Amino acid sequence: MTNNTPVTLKFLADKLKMSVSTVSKALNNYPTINAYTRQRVQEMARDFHFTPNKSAINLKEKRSRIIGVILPNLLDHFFTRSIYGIEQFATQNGYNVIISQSHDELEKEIQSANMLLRSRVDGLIVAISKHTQDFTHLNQFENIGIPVVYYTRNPSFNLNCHKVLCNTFQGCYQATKLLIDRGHQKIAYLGGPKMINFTHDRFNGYINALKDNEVPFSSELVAYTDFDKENTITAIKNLFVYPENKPTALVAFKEPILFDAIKYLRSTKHFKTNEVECIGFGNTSFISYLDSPPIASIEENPESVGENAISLLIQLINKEIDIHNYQKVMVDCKLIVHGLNAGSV
Amino acid sequence: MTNNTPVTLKFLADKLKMSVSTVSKALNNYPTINAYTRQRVQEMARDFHFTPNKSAINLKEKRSRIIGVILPNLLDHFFTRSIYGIEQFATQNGYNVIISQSHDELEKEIQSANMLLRSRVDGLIVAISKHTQDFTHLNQFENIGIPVVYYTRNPSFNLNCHKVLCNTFQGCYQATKLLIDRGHQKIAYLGGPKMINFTHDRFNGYINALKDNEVPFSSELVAYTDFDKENTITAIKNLFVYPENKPTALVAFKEPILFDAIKYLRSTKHFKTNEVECIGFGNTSFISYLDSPPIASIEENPESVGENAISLLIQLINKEIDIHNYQKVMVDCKLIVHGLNAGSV
DNA sequence: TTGTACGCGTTATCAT
DNA sequence: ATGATAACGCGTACAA
Repeated sequence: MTNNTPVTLKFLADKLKMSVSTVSKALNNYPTINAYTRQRVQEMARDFHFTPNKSAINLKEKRSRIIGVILPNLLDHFFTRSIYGIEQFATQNGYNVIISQSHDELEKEIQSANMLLRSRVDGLIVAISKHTQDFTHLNQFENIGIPVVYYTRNPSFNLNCHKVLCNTFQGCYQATKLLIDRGHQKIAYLGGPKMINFTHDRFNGYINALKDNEVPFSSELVAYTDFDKENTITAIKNLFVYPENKPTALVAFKEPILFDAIKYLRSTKHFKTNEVECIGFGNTSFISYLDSPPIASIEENPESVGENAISLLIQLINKEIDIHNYQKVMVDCKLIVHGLNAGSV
Repeated sequence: MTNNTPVTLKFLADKLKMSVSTVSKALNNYPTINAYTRQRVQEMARDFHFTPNKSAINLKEKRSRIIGVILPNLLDHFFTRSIYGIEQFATQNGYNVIISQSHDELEKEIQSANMLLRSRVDGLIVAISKHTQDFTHLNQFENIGIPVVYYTRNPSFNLNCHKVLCNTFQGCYQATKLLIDRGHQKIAYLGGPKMINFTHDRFNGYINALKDNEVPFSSELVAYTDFDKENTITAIKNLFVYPENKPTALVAFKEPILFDAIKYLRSTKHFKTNEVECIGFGNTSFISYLDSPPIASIEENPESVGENAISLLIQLINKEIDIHNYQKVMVDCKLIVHGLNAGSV
């Protein structure tokens, strides 16, 4: 049956003919409360399914025990995996998590930020949209003392902030190095959207691996795309347009994009002779189902990135780290080499 | 610079030498407020980045404008796509969404439910965990007048509840029918976890399509698995163990499972002659990268399921539908036929 | 050991 | 047109 009168402390107090404060203290196991009274109160609370009203508590305690998370997209496994790390650690520390998607749109990101600000989250973790260059909507938080940790997407234009990032430099370096070690000299690089926070570090990893191993760099071997399939194909076409400079290997900034690239290359027979060895960022479980899989994946350890972000955030909330003592945490990638049975080149 | 005193109505009122209620009314565009006063207040509010405290408003208004969503897993694209539908519609109607994962564990589901109850969400949308048979943690909501809509996972043991479900019966029927129309007589059925809310309807769709088209049913052609790869392979082995009764087609309850099945079948040469045509639930974008793809996919329209769930929920919140007038909404599946170029069998 | 009184930030009712 | 006051549900300092 639906009971209309809400079960509040006052409601219980009336039932028990006690004061509200006694009920409150009994439920919170205050030592000064008589054991018998406490028991009676707790039984009554259970019987009536008393549930403390979080809004009232937030108002009183001036904190919500809620962590806000803004990220571009839940369809990207990187982010859903990172949430796993965030949730684990948050729950362990008595925090709940509100997730909000920006769909990589600045306007949605601003809305999400304002919503979370009104909700007075105790801290914010954010992977900025690809269009975010102005940070006023996010700076609001720090202005009123709510710590913000930027993760995954590097807010290059925002110097004074806490960051937790994948070490994509190192990941891309290792991938390129592996290809070099396997004898490749013409290694193409397929980068992401030309925003500095996407491709800069990866590209540097690529370049440095080439340099350190004395493999000549050619700008003809570099192309950029976004998450759109058509653009990927155009980019790939450009990479393979010079017969005398045809790549024998490829590093791509994200696996779904790489799959489009591979599919296209196969349609043009490049793979029929295993001509191109590929590596991308991601390590999708899906790879095991492919007939021409990448030879390796750059695992970005999203769970660990999430965990580092929330761990830092909670230290900031607890003032174990001063909010203006800006931290930068890098989480290493791990190169996962898949079955190299083909032994191609 | 970090400003320590929180910007509240009182703070603004003091600055402006006005009363709190005037400030409140000015910010909410009360018609009785003088235009000039209103302007002064709003400017001051903007200058100090006043942000209303949602906890205080919730407490006052006895509602949170938050919808809670409990679902098993964000790694499953069905659910992340359904969230898209939920978010869209929720935002349009002035609601925010809190998502909580149960990881298909009852204990986590109970924790999530309690958290959302404390947060006094205005409504709950839930896809129950595969272990949920007792509903007390969810019934709590209706007991205090908060409507609950069950979606995707059918709570068979809970008769009096609002449901929004995929019409998997129809989806599975159509898939089976397509295979029959393509000449198959030995169509295997690979079902999901043997919980009634997973496979019952699908299996009935399969059976009914066979019956309606006078294709004989054989229990040797039915096997069950869960989301574990080993179990899937065992199940598939059992289906193909009788040489005289070997399936030429397969309907599977979920695509990732189907991919494992296909991979195994290919390893045993069953696909070398295109012996088995497959269909699964899901319609993953990934299919386009497979060399031996399913011939069709049963698209469950998760966005539409999500939209129907929240649309119903908001009607319940607004009391346009009585909370005890239990609704059941079925969302049809759509059979997506992929390139049938192979023309096998 | 228990009760009284106040305040958290906001809105709404009733005076002025 | 504006202000004073009460109320939402809870926790706590202080009084009894």
